[in-house]
Amino acid sequence: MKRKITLKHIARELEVSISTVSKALKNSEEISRDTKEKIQAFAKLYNYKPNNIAISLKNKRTKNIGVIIPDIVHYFFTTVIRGIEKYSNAKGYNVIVCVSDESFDKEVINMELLANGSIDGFIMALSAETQLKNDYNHLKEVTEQGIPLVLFDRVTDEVQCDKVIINDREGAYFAVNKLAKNGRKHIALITTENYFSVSRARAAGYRQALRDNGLEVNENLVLELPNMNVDEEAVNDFLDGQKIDAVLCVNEIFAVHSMKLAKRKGFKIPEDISFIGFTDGILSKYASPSLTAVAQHGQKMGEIAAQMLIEKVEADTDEENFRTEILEATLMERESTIN
Amino acid sequence: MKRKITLKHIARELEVSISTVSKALKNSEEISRDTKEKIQAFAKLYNYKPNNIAISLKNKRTKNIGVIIPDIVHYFFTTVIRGIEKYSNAKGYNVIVCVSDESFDKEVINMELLANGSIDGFIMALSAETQLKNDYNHLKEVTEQGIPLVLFDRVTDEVQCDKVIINDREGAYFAVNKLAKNGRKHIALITTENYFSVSRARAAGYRQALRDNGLEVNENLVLELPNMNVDEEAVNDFLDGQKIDAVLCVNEIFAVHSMKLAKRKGFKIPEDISFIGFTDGILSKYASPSLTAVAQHGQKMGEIAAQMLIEKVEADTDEENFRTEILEATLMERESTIN
DNA sequence: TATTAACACGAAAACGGTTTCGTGGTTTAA
DNA sequence: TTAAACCACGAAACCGTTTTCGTGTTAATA
Repeated sequence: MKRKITLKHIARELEVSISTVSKALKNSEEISRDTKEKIQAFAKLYNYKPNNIAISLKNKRTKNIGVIIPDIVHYFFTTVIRGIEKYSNAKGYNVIVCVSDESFDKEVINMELLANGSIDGFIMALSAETQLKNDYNHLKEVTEQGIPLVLFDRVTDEVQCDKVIINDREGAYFAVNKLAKNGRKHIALITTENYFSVSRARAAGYRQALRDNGLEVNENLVLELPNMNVDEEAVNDFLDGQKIDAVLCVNEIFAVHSMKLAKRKGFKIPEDISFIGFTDGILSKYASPSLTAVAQHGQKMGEIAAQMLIEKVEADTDEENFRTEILEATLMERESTIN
Repeated sequence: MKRKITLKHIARELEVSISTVSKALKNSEEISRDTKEKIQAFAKLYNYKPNNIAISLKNKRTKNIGVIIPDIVHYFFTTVIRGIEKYSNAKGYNVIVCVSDESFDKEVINMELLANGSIDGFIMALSAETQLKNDYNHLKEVTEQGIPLVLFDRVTDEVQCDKVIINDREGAYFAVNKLAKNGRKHIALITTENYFSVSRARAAGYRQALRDNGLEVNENLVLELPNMNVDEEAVNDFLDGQKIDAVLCVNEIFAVHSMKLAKRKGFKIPEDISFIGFTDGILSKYASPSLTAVAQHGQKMGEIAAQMLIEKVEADTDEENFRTEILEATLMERESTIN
């Protein structure tokens, strides 16, 4: 087993000082050509690579970015991570991923752990429980320590920091608008409980579009599904309970799942009933019929988040100018709506 | 902005030495009750937390695990990460995720970067290109340096290390066996190019099951789709080219996609043609008809990989006893086959 | 009373780098 | 010939911990 070689080893072997080795490897002008060549050759031969930890300690910079997301088995979040990875790696940063599992406590623990020197900054989406509790002290503490933070998708006004979101309101608005233009009169919304910032925004867009198209806002046409999973009975009752000829869902699982239930009831899609989901992901693409969806541009979002973060990390100023980047939601039309 | 406090700050403030502070915070017997209480109270008040980087440098242990996967936007890999995260966090480890993007070079770069002190061990699945090139020197270098390595799913015999895989051969065998027992005579296989270890194993299981059921192995019934994406024309031609009444696919995208093409051609599923995929993921569950699939137990795999790795990381011995854990593949039956 | 043990703490080295400053020896200019 | 300038390198501090090994003071023992 060949252990990793250090400056000290090289110095001892070549009978020079550690400082000389360090400078030689950085091609410092201070060191003579002969000595540099000798040292560089030796280092190359023994495949010397500086120890990241030591450099981090010295520089007080780790070149690591901490990412905390509610769930990793979720298409949208993985596309965001891909974007973060892509941009960060190009800038020489590594990504430490932590999963809060929608739990407030895990979010806090993970943040505190990483905040003690492991990372240069955070990118995160709030857990469900955090949004429900509306407690953001862990975020505030981190920003007060001067650690840059970028929030994406699931954000809050309570914390002053950079943010990246899509225009959820507008996305929902476009979707409902399209359904209305197709002549749909009974447009339903299947959503989560309303403590999610994104769900509230989407519901607002939904209502606005109805009004702007002269359709009445009927609260019976809104179904709230608790804790992110589809209660089949509730959806069945919902579909039976009234005339519905179009459904907007706040995520693709809700959409694909309820579309399937509708099919099972004998509805023809899109003729009898149209469906639109959020998160233009893999499910939307491969569903049958394939699902029209509001694209959330996760990868783009990740890239922008990473860019904003690294900018702050590498800035020498401490001025507090925070911005919120709003990406345009776009509609990806497929078979589940009439085009 | 309140900067993070260090031992030195506490020491200066309380007019004791750094060593005393360090010991007091560890509740050392060496320090008097009075002094300890004073120091601990002060530390608590100012929310002192030791700097991870400094501890890592001292201990030569980072409590970080490096995970390198080919792609993060892929259900199976995310479930593995979830498993790794779960086990690792419980043991106090963080997970650094790097994506090789199926590229040999990126895999090498990521490994080298992390190997310089950033992590205590690696968990990885080989990139497509690495398997194609059959070049594993970067892995060997890492293990020679004494850094523990666990390979999962996409493994190789060329490297001596711990491994976790599922019984791909048997999974395919079970699947084809079931199709044969259902009376299918013309069972096709849609697979990737054969440099993937998993694809080879699955193809072997497929052939064995055919033979054991008295069916002839017909190479015309095997379709190789290059570079992981579905060429619709190729699949259409394949389905038209001969009588096929069942298809085994080596992943769920192939399965769901070709099932959709078959449906479009007017095939009734599962009556006219049955489908079975690998990777019992979200697509399989929500497809219509829902897809019978060979479950790969990604989360379990991740947990085991993490367990094996941490065991090696925390072992003080350097003895080289490597094992390969083989998980049983199980068949998840759904609507795309007759049960 | 002299010796020893126990106690409570500090100095310093170590982890592996970077960087500032100092210095001995040579070269150049006066 | 002497002073100044320059070259090439080393010593040491520093980043924030942990840990070993003293050491001065007090208490217990002979």
